[in-house]
Parts: sequence; C-alpha cells; structure tokens
Amino acid sequence: MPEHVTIKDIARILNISVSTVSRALRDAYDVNPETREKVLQLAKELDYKPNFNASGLAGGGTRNIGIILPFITNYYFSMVITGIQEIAYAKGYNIVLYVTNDSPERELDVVKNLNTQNLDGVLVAVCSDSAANGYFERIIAEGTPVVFFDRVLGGVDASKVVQDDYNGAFEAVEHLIQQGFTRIAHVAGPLDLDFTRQRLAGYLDALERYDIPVRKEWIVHSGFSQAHGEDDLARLFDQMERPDAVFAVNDRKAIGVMQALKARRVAIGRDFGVIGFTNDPMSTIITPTLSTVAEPAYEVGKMSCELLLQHIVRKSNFQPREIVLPGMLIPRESTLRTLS
Amino acid sequence: MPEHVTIKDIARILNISVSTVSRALRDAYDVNPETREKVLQLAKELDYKPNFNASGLAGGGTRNIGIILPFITNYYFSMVITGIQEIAYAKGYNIVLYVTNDSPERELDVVKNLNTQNLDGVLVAVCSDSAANGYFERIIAEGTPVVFFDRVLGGVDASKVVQDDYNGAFEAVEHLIQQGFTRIAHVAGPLDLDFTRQRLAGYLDALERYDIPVRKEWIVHSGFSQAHGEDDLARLFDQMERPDAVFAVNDRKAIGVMQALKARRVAIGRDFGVIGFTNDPMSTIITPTLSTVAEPAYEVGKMSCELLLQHIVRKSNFQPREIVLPGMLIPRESTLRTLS
DNA sequence: TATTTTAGCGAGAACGTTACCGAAATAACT
DNA sequence: AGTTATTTCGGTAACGTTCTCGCTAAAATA
Repeated sequence: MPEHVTIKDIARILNISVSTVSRALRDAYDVNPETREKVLQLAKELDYKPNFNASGLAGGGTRNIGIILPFITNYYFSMVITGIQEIAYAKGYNIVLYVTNDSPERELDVVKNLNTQNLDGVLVAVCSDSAANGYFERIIAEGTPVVFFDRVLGGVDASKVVQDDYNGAFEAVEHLIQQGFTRIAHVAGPLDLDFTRQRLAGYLDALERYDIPVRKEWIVHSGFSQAHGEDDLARLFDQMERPDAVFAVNDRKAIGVMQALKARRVAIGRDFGVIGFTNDPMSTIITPTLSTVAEPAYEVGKMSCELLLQHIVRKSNFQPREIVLPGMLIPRESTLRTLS
Repeated sequence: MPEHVTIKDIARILNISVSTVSRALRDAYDVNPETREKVLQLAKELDYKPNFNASGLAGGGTRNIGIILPFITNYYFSMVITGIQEIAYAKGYNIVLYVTNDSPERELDVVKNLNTQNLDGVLVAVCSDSAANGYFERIIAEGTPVVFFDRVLGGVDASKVVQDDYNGAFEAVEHLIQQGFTRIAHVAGPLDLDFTRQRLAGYLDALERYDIPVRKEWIVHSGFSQAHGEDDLARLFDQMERPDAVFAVNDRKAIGVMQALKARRVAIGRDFGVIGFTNDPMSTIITPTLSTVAEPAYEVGKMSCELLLQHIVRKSNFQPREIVLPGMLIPRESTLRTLS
C-alpha cells in the first residue's frame, strides 16, 4: 500500500533516464528547460516526495540539520529553536534535536555519536564546562558545516551568532547608575561560558566608565537557576557592606534575587535595584516587574540557521562569519527609584 | 578523511559475509553466539557507527522519530519534549522536530510532507482547529506508528497519552468551593480541543456535585494566551452579576485573569479566587502565587515515547493503548480566603 | 544407516538516489 | 567543408544496509 512514487517512475513515464530526472529535480544543471519543466510538472502531479535516505546515501544531502543545546525548557532557547525552525521549514529542512541537559558527559556522548552522515549541518550551543571541544573541531575539519550560537566555543573555525552581551551588560549597569544606584553587585553565571565573561566585562567597564570602584566581593557566581540567584543574594547580604543593586546575568537569577530580597522585606526599586538579562516573559509577571536587557533570541535562531544553510549550499567555499545582534534595554519597576 | 568504517570492513577483517555481520549487529537471529561476540567486539574496537540512511533505505529503521506539536515556547510542551527526549536518547533514537505554530495550514503541510520513509514513528499533539485528521489516518493506515499526546485526535486508531483533565478540573473547582467560593466562572479554551472539553466537563460536574447551578454566561472561551485571559475576565466583569472565582483552562490564562483583576484592584484570594491548570513555573512567581493543577508533562513525554518505541519494535502486533496520567492539585495563595 | 531437521552462514538483489563519464546531437568556429 | 565546443542526455557504478533465498554441515530423528 505505501506505493511511493520514485524518480524511476517519473523517468519511465516520461521515457527519459533517471539521471536526467534527478538533475531536473535539483538544480537545472545539464538539462533542457523544456524537459525540466515536464519533470517538475509530472512530479507535482504524482505528488513525488524525494527519499532523503537515498539522497544522503548517494552523496546528496539529507535535508536534516541538527541542533545541540543544553535545554529547551527556558524562554531563550525555546525562542531560538522557534527561529531556527522557521527558516528550516521555509527552506525544506528538518530539525534533529539533541538536548544535553547541560551535562558535559551527555554532550560528549551526543557529539561522539553524531552521525554526520545523517546531518547536513549542525547548530550548537555548548553546555557549561563543555569537554567536547576536540570533537567539534574534528567534525568541522571533516567538512560538516557547524554554526555556534549563544554559547559559542572559542578558537574553532566556525560561524558564530551571539547577542551583544558586552554592550547589553554595559547599558544595564549604566541604567542602574543613572537611577542613582552606586553599590552595584553582579550575580554572574559559570565563568567558562563566553557570554558570562562578556557580561562581566560590560559590568566592569560600566563601573569604570562612571568611576565606581570595583569590589570583588560583590561579584558572585554560580549556576543559572532561580535557586542560584537566591543563594547568591544571601552571600551578598552576609557581607559587612551590602550592595544596593544587582545586575544579574539572566532573568531567572534576577528573579531568585528578587524573591530573596522580598523574603528580607527589602523594597525592590526604591531601596534596591535589580536588573536581569533575557526578557523572559516572567519578568513582566513578577511584582515589581523586572528591568532587563532583551535578547534577540528569535533573530539569533533565524540568523544561525540562515548561516548554516548558506554554508551547506556553498559547502567548501564558505567563509565562517561571526555575527553580533544588538539587545535592548527594557527599564521596568525593579530599577525605578521613584516607585512609591 | 571521513574514513567511516562500515559493515563491509568488519566482514572483510573477520572473513565473514556482510549478511552475518548485519545480523550479528542487530538481533542474534541465525548467528552463532561466538561469531556474534567477535563482531560486536570488533565493531566497538573500530568505533563502528551504523548508517541509518542505508538502514532506512534497505528496509530497516531510520532511528528517527518525529514530533509534531503547536509550540515549544511554553512550559508544558517543552517539558513533554524533554521527557520524550530522555527516553529517545536512552534507546538510541533521534528526534525530528516539527512545530506548527498552532496553524492548521502549517500542520496540514507538515503532515502531507511528512516523509514517513525517514521516520520510524511520530508523536503528535494536534493544533487547534486541526484539519489534518484524514492525513493522520492515512499515515496510520500505511502502518506508521503514531502516538497522540495531550491534544489527541478522536476516532483514530492510535495510542493516546493524556493527563486526567476531567478529574483535575473537578478537583480544582471542588477546591474553590471548599474555600467558600460559590459564584465560579470558567475561562475555557478553544472547544474543538478534547482536553478543553474534558476540563469543562469536570467544571460542570463539580458544580453539579455541589448543587451549584450552572450559569452559561459565566463560561467564556477564547484562545490560550495571557491576553485572552485578560479579555475573558473583562467579559465576565461586564456582566450585571459577577462571579467571585475563576477556574482557568491553563495557567497562562489564569495569569491574564489575575493581571486584569489587579488592574481592577480586586483582592485576589480574599475576595476572588483564581485557579489555573499546568503548574507553569510562572504560577510560583506571580503575586499572589497561583493555585493550579499540576500536569505530569514530563511523564506524558516519557510515556508517549515509550509507547511509540514499543509500537515500533513490535510493529504490526501492537495494540494501541490509551493512557491517562493523574494530575495533582496544588493550592496556593490565589485561592486562600484566609489571606490577609 | 538413511533421512529429515536445524543452525549458521553467504550470495546477490534490492532500496532510491547521486556521481561520473561518455555518447549523441547540435551549434559554433576555422 | 571539416573541426571543435557546447548542450543535453543516458548508462552504470556506487552509497551501506537489509532481505530473501539457498546452501552446507551438523544434529536429530527414523
């Protein structure tokens, strides 16, 4: 019953060879526009669907692209995937999803077992403490197109798409300063990730720019979760001298910070400024609403995918590119001094 | 350089035929345990990776399973995927992701172009107003294993995994009643989705069970978003007689309801009860915290995937199953009368 | 012992496509 | 006119598996 129409059927009916049909169906190389038209016409009529297993086997593409990332259960990554998916769908590519749970072992296993014969290319956001560096390099050296996004890997010869973490952080801290906060702490993430370092750098440079001395004890870092944010604030409040504002590496941690502040009955906004990074919808739900730097997650996804597809079609003569997309400061109540 | 070791290499080295190697690598049918052991040993040594394109072409499986769903940017679906992914990874299957954006046209297009030759099976949550009924039936009739989850399709002969929407809704409304709310409205979702109807039924039966007359004007329905929740509450408050509590079909709408209530300076909890459905992390972030019915999203994902894999390996002699997983009532501040 | 069964294996043909190369046929030059 | 390019096509061999047979040798049966 699964009577699938193949390239052979088309060839037989049109009384031409399969080679010609194959060529006509892809790019009109070595084929008469007329016969090409006939092939396309008949293919549509018969509802022909190419078999990508065969195509992949024979050396053509599989039309599958892989995504390797730590999580999908947060706003940022799910938006990135949505962006990727939009482009992939438009261009007729399928997405194969690999979630590493932010575990280096899992990531390593995924990359080792990445069947690059099944994949035309891979989009990747590495996990914290990634140990797969060498394996990614090998895949890239073998010629598989790879694009890193958000959590990029240093030193490898591949395209990269990130948001402007440095300037976003700078603007966030600048905003705190302009709101009159001067004792600004930074609740950071794992420092092995590039964007964490970028945001830290933006924080440091903003302080320097406004002649505010850096206090190392006000830079605390741990994981990315809300609980980590709560812990980090506790560590900040355990100190003799407390800060009066926090720039958090992301919204989830900022929300943890806010919850911890609420538990301590600190008036967020008026007495204590909090700003995050991401623009997670949660930041509009929490009271007071959380100021943040909006990340162009959807655009990061789209851009990454577009780059990857370019790499795939141009294959060897494609120069890796590094793209930085701008974020946007979104002031809300958590940094508003005038809040009653 | 991409020197990939194949089944032929193993055969040549061991001086046996490819057929034997092939059999040894899969299930030990017609192969001596000794030679099987040798093959497995050498395969591991050479780091042999099967080519699933070839396998798929030749009639074996592709080790790819598809997921078709409306969104990935909400808590529920992202958790379901995480669950699916966990099982798939453990069993060595890849996940191919199709996001329909809850658009019937898009879904139709995806299903029509679903290359079932590339997929061993498909997991699907249909979109609102799905028009792909017939196409799913065709795929199923062709023998492709399909499991529906959450948003199931009625009448088709396939496995289904859902949470206990009816009882969850019943318990939610019962909880409102027990908290002393009597004028309970229902902010529903699109009624063409089965689980929306189930939750409505639970709502109606709970009212009946406690001898509370149903007021049709207090049952409003629209989409699933927060904005829809705000609109629905406005419609409720436009009426002469207002309810004193709302059971919302999901947390996003419940949050919309809460925001609209806050704008109207209604004391949520004390004067007006709100309960949602899902247990989205947002429900713990909002003030007051939102009571809800926790959905076993992760378990739905795991169970769906397990069922699908069973179907795949047992192929024709697999009886479709329907599984209902229990939810759990989680009372929080938004239904607490005693709240100051 | 003669016969049948069974376990284990191999040969070869698929599966649907693309890559490679050569053959016509036509067009464009001397 | 003869020669050379160019365009358009077809034949055939892959790609790495699985599948369907059929074969051999050993084991079980008569």
